[in-house]
Amino acid sequence: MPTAGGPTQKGQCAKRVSILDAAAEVFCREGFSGASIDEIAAEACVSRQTIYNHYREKETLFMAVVQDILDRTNAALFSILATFPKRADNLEDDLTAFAVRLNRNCICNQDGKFIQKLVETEGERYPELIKIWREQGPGKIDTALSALFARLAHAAPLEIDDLDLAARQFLALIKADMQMISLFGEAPTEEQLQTSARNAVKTFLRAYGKVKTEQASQKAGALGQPA
Amino acid sequence: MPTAGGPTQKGQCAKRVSILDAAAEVFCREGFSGASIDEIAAEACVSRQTIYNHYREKETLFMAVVQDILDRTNAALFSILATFPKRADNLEDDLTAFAVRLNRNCICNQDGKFIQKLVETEGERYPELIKIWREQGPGKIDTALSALFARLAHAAPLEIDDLDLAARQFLALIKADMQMISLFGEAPTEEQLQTSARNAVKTFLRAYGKVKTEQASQKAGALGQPA
DNA sequence: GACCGGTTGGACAATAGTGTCTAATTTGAC
DNA sequence: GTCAAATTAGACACTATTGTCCAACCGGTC
Repeated sequence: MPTAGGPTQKGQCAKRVSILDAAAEVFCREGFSGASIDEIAAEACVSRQTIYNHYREKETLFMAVVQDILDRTNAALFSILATFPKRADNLEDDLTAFAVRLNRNCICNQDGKFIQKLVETEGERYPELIKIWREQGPGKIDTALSALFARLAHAAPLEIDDLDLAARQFLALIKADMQMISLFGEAPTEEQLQTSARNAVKTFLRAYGKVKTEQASQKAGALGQPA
Repeated sequence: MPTAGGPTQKGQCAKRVSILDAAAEVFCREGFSGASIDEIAAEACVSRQTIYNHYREKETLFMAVVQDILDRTNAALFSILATFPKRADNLEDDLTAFAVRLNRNCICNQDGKFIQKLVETEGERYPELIKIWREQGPGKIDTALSALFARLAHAAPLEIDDLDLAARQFLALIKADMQMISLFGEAPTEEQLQTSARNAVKTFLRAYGKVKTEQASQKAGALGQPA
């Protein structure tokens, strides 16, 4: 028996989760200054005092929310990076599926939008926010992708001079349509995710593919490519 | 004589400008809720009452700031779009120079960052913000670029199936490096602007160029492209 | 049933911000 | 110098928010 008497730890934990979720929601909607503890308490169906019991002050709560979301995002990111394609066959399909997963579970989902918004709005005032974002969050996607492309370039007909640059451009293309869509608040549909990722990967492979696809070479041939 | 007596309209105008500049600064740094009128007044070297004389309430001031910056950005955007390359010779250089201008004077400058931040943070609460952003601001770059690429594709060896997509991807590539850089608060150096734009344009042209550059065809040939 | 930690609602002081009002002051045109 | 509009500093009422304190109150565990 861990601690004798009182409500179970499961109850406490449930409260904590409830508070963190509500706080994330409100902080994201209203920003740090605009969010009030009362509003968070109401949304979490919890008394204000309970929040102050768990988190000493507003800033503590804020940091806990950020850390919580970064942990989740980090876990998702880790598992998704493990699915980066390693072989050349079906490269377009595999890369597209990878891009869809990245967008759906890391970048365009609730957590991803929250973190991005936070870094952008509160980054100036909480520099350590940017620090932990770079170390634990989506900030490290770039370098991770860079390494994965390096490995892939050995197995697949890719010609990549600057791996870091390619990784950044891959990400930029992946996110190109998404920011537009998610401005309207709603999450992108599965179909939007698919076509957007496919478009991005097609362009990326046209730019970095060593060997042209059959269609492309046919096109190029028909249009009179220099011998 | 417009109005007799009293401080000149030039004086009034100077105050207005001073207030708008300071308000933009503070709103951008603190967000709408976090910004206080007193802080803005101090930064503008103006009494609080003067602000209330010019702008009835905080929200009025906020909207005036947004409108002011959108006007400036719009003018800059208009004049830059007019410099979009029309001929095929020196396409890479011309597109690169265009991209640099776009980034330097519309997207990465103070105004551009402000508007982007604003739309992202206050867009949910002020939907009309998104509306005027789409109608008067950078939100319309996409469609404008799409039309320009359509025209360019007639004169240059570009093969663009989906013009809107190409425009979005061009912008995404253009901005790929910038967001990273401007997260740190400081404006990108001229050198960063140049290399970033050149990288983006190179990739874009590799993806959408009908005719390969000599280097590229040599490379492709040397590496055994299918006949 | 009694205990005990966590929870609740409400009262509370302290602080900060908005928007108004006023009297004194500055500014530039005449 | 005079005048009128604009500006200023400060006081002010009002509201919202943070963070604390406390008595009452659950809900398991013994």
